[in-house]
Amino acid sequence: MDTKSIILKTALELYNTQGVHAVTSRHIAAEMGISAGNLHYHFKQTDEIIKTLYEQLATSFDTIISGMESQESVQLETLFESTVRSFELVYKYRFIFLHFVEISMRIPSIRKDYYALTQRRTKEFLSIFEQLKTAGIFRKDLPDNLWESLVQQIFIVGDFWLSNNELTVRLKGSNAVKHYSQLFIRMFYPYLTPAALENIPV
Amino acid sequence: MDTKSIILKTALELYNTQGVHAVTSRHIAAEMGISAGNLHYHFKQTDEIIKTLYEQLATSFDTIISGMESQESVQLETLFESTVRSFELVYKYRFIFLHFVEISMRIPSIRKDYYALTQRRTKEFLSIFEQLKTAGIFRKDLPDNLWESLVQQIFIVGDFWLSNNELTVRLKGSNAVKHYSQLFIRMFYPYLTPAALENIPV
DNA sequence: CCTTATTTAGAACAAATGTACTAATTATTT
DNA sequence: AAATAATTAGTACATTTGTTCTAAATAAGG
Repeated sequence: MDTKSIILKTALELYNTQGVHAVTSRHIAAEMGISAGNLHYHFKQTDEIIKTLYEQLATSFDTIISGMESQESVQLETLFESTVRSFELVYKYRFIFLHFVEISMRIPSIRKDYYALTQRRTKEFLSIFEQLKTAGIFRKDLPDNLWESLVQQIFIVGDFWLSNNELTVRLKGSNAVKHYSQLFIRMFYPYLTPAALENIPV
Repeated sequence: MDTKSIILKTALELYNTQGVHAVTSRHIAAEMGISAGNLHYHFKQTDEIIKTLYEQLATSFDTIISGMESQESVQLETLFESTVRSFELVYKYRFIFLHFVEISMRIPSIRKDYYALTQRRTKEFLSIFEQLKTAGIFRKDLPDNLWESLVQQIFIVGDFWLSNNELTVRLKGSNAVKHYSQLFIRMFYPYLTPAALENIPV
């Protein structure tokens, strides 16, 4: 593995465990056993490391989204599977979500990019909701704007469950992913038709 | 107003507009037109300013909670009114919520205190849910653990709606409060009985 | 009015940080 | 093998930050 990749890997590890504010280019270099000068040869600005890590995350997210879109008919299972994969991704790049506002202030292009990603995800979810309504899985007796609100609600939970975890129970690794992805999935339950509810273990 | 109060007021203003990471004790002193030495006479550690501001927030939150508890019977309106007041409070101390994880890492006592506050709020909400179920406003056909999940979900949205706002639409002031408190309130809609739904404008 | 306590300004310090620069070493190309 | 390019270590610098210290100014108490 080349130096640049090791820098990214080490930085991700350190950012995740110590937080963005506590990790400097010197720390990353020291952890790898290279000089700070060398690190800055590969990344002129320290922020470029964060930016690159964010881009890795965004790319992986898009893969999940297009994976869902490629399905001919979306089942509830598809939605749940994608959720778990998304949550694993969030955990992998958890420092970004734990310090999202800070990072977006430090590197404005990240906020811009994230906003665009949000737009894509919104469309995707609304389309899935429609499919599940016609499939008799989601309720049809609720007004349209409630579904739009639901999308925003699930984005907030999807982006900040880790922050909540950090401030409260502090579950680790797959325990955190399991607990919070279930919490996320349960947001859909009251939107299910009685028939669909019967087939789901709560 | 004494110097200590002005420091707190100025710090809140600066933290809210520039973010915790960008504001130093020197900035606060400069903004007030006093010396950094003077500021450190009143707050030996800069973190004490943040800690004090957090305590102000926590106290105000407890006032809202006990205000709800004092009601003989909780109506949906009571819940909604408290929501709006909570959201206004979050906006007033927005720097805390926008940088919650950072702050809790910097000042561990804040995390501890917040966790305790969360416990109190959880009890409060579960009790309200029970009352609203017996009043025929909330559905009775849903399993218990779904209500516990709902409490966690509304905490995440209640604590991080501002972060979502910052990363996306960036509504300001009362516009943000209005939009997101409505978003919050709508989380309860699919839990309402058909009868209760009819009396609510969506 | 005199003494004491409080408050304030300003200088000073040590530590940390991002980054630039230089020179040496290593790899690649011709 | 020679020349060129890429990579690396180490040093240096300017800036910032939290904090401490000293001395002056102001307020309070007797």
